[in-house]
Amino acid sequence: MAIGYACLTIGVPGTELSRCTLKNASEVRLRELIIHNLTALEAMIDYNIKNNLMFFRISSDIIPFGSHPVNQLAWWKDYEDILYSIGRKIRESQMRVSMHPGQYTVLNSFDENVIENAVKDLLYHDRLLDSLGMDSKSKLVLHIGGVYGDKKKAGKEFVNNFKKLPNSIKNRLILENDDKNYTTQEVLEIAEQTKSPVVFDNLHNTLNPSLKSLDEMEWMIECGKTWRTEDGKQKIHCSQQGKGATPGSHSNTIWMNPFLEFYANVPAEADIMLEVKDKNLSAVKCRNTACYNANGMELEKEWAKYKYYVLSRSAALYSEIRQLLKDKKSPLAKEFYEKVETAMILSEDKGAEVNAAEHVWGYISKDSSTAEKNRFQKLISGYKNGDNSIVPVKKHLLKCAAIRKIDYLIESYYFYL
DNA sequence: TGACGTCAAGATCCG
DNA sequence: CGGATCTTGACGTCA
Repeated sequence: MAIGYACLTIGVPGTELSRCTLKNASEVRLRELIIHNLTALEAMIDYNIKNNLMFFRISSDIIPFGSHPVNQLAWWKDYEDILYSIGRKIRESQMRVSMHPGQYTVLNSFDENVIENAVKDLLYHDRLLDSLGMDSKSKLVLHIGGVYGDKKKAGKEFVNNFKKLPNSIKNRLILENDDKNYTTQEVLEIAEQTKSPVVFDNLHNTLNPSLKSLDEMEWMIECGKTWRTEDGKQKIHCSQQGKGATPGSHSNTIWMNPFLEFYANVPAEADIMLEVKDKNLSAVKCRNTACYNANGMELEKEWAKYKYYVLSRSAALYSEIRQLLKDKKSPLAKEFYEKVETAMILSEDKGAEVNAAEHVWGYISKDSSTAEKNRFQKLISGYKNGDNSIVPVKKHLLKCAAIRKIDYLIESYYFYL
């Protein structure tokens, strides 16, 4: 059982991905981007190892235009060594990685060109995993695709096109229920014909329920039966509906208590991929509360990253959590994260924001230049009287912290939440 | 024709 | 001119 996150790492310098538009995709630019993104990927892998996050989805954007004719580079050869050394870290740590071509990779289209592009895109993803030296337990998640007015027929088209794929892709593909078209039940029927494992997605299953009425646990068991030894552990997607957002959009964080209820029904062996905006933050939180009760030392590490964020929401909560962590013998991971989540749902409090900003500024002010001082004062008073939001204040503080290489501040979630 | 989703690039605006 | 903020891009389907 591992809990993972997708594509991006928050609050870790050096993990930012870059890209370009089609018209700027020169060979030189593409090479720069590939080097940059592989370096970022390695930083994400390092972070995962250091933080014992052993399940991870690699972003499709690592190789820009990876399946587009504008990119004619033999990147898998030119960057073989970097790819291999990243892959070695993944294997030696026994991390499981996967990829997920997006909603625009449609294998069952009635348009020949779209199918052709989908196959190219699958080849790109497969090749990246191969280049890292991953085996077929490193999966490619795919949706069935469009309906085109006749779902049965479109499902058959998917199976037909699947059969034409190279074996290495067939062995990697796993099929996921989606939020609008193909239900868990329908995906299971298609997967039976392609002999593919099925990924259960809880939010999609809620938004687009099957005809047959099974509960979440029963569907997860049904999907579990499609996973063979050579596929590795069953994979499950977990996300929560963003409050006040359009149906299907992901929440800012995985709320702990609903997650724990969901987790109780997840088959013991399954790996859970979280789809959530705060990425690694939720993965750590869910791991620390669901898989085991994190000890005081681990919570102190988390607190170091959350503290200025919490302070920026509420000084009272800040004090409460500090008090909570003083008693390190009793189990308190859930209480800790419950309070952090309380901070997240508070509405903006200008007094608290100013207090936190000034607190952070305290680490910088001692050796700050006049220009830095003036800018901080200007932005803070601008925030107080409504000329600007807190965002530029935080940006300025982060910049000052980065210049001084104050890791303790740079890694604070205060700047990223 | 635009919404959908993603998130950095690119463009524009502002002092 | 630098920095903040707003808009575009690239993909395919569906209303």
